[in-house]
Amino acid sequence: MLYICRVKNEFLKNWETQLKKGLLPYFVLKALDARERYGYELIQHLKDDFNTEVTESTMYPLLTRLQKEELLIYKWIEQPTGIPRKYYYISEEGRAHLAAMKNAINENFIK
Amino acid sequence: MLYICRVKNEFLKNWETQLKKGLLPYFVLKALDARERYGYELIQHLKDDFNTEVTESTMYPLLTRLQKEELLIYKWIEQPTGIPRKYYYISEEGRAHLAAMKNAINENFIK
DNA sequence: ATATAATACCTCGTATTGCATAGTACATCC
DNA sequence: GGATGTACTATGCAATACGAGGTATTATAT
Repeated sequence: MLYICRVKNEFLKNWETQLKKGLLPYFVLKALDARERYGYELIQHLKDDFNTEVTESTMYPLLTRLQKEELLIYKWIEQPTGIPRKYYYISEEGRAHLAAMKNAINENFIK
Repeated sequence: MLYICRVKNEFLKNWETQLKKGLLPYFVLKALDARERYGYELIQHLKDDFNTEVTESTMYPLLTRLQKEELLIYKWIEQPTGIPRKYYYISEEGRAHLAAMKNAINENFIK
């Protein structure tokens, strides 16, 4: 995640982990604000578009947490082939939270 | 911290706490890159200039951690009155880390 | 004079959460 | 049979913000 340099020392590696704890919920809400996605897809998306590598044991509990907080809604979508996908959508409350989070982040980074 | 809105629910409150885990070391290094400061002063500084409220039980262990990582150096400075102040200075390694952190953050927020 | 606030340093325990690891289950494709 | 896609769970560790508490000095208000 967060390409800092090829060789990362322990401190920077740990720092990135800690930073993720705050950024992941934001990234997920932001990604789902653009369009609905399923868990497995989100993992790929964060990797490709946010430079952020997340394991399944991080993503699935996170999605469940956000859904329990009512920031996300999910719907099982049957596929013509393969296992059904659990698509997540952002809720109105989720959008409000995302806006609040965006503000908080801008407050701290733009200036 | 991070003025989001007057009334914060549990989720946002908790999210801010998690976000701090990544941002605080960055803020501290950034603040000390500008000039030396002592712990108590840093708490005020983060509040005034970073919109970030931190308690003493967060700041003091953080400074100790950064100092043990050799990103900071400290010097006790006697005062004409009152308790001596423990002034912290950023080290060369600290400056390098700050640059790396800055890069990582820009990677994720500018795009 | 005395209380209290502010300044200045600190420690300990708890809760949160990413993540490593290790599973389960099923489908598809080569 | 093995790789990839898709969903999930459980356990335990590591890191850290924070509440609560402590100590000491000085300034201010009652």
